Amino acid sequence: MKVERAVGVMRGRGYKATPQRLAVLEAISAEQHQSMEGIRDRCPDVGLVTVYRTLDLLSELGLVRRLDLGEGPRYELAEDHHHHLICEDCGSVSEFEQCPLDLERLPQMEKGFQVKSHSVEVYGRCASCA
Amino acid sequence: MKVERAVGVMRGRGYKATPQRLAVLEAISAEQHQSMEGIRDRCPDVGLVTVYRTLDLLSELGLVRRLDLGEGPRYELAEDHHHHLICEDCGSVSEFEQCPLDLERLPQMEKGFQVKSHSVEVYGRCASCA
DNA sequence: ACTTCAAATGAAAATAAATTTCAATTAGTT
DNA sequence: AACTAATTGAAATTTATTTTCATTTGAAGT
Repeated sequence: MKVERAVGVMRGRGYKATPQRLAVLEAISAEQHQSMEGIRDRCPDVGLVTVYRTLDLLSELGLVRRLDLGEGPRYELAEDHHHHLICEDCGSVSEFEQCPLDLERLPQMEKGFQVKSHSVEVYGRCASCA
Repeated sequence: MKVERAVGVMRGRGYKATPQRLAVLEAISAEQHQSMEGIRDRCPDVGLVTVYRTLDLLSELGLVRRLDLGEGPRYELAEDHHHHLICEDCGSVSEFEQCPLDLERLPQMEKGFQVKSHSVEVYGRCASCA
């Protein structure tokens, strides 16, 4: 289970595995790319400030990814590598696994830039809006 | 010149080509992916509210693109198609022209999703930070 | 040029989002 | 069980963005 692993990562790095932190992690686990609001709804007993701080911590630890898709930040578990499909009409977000990047073209495109990660967003109209 | 074209687009859509709007457009033209602060510095006589409204308008008209790369919104002229290289250390942003997407893999990846545009961001460490 | 009027501007106020402060609490040692 | 540095959360603060509304203005028509 991911929570066990998270506890290990936290303790290993000298952070306490508090119930609030685990609650936030559980909340994020419930659904990908949630907004602050969604997360808070799923752990209403955790104070606002603690949610903010926990999201920062979990991001630092690499357990959670912060997304900037417009309309404010969203968060998701950093498990698999995937990308996002965003409907410009209704704002819904979905994922797709197949990475459409041609990695061959990445490394040499800028001199001296050390690539660590990448993101791809595809914008358009989802099936229900079309 | 791009300002002429912008005036045409605005008038053609029933909007007035005011000096404030042109000042904001000039400000954006000075440098790609600027933050709100950078834009305001380049057109200090335009009121804050007008800058916000103008950015919205120019985005709607397709003359300007709003970017969400973290650390708040940035804006750039929507001229050429390009992507961004973001340094996670110093936060600097640069562009690269060559699109690393394998477009073949895009269309069929989700049933019923009508693709309109896409963005690619590459994160890592820039030459000066490494 | 002059008039007209809907569109646009901007100062002030309101709202929203995120951060800081700090006293009280608690997880994980010893 | 006691200790202590880390953590929490309520309140206050800061920062970002939007709304309101009285005044101004671009540009269309004379």
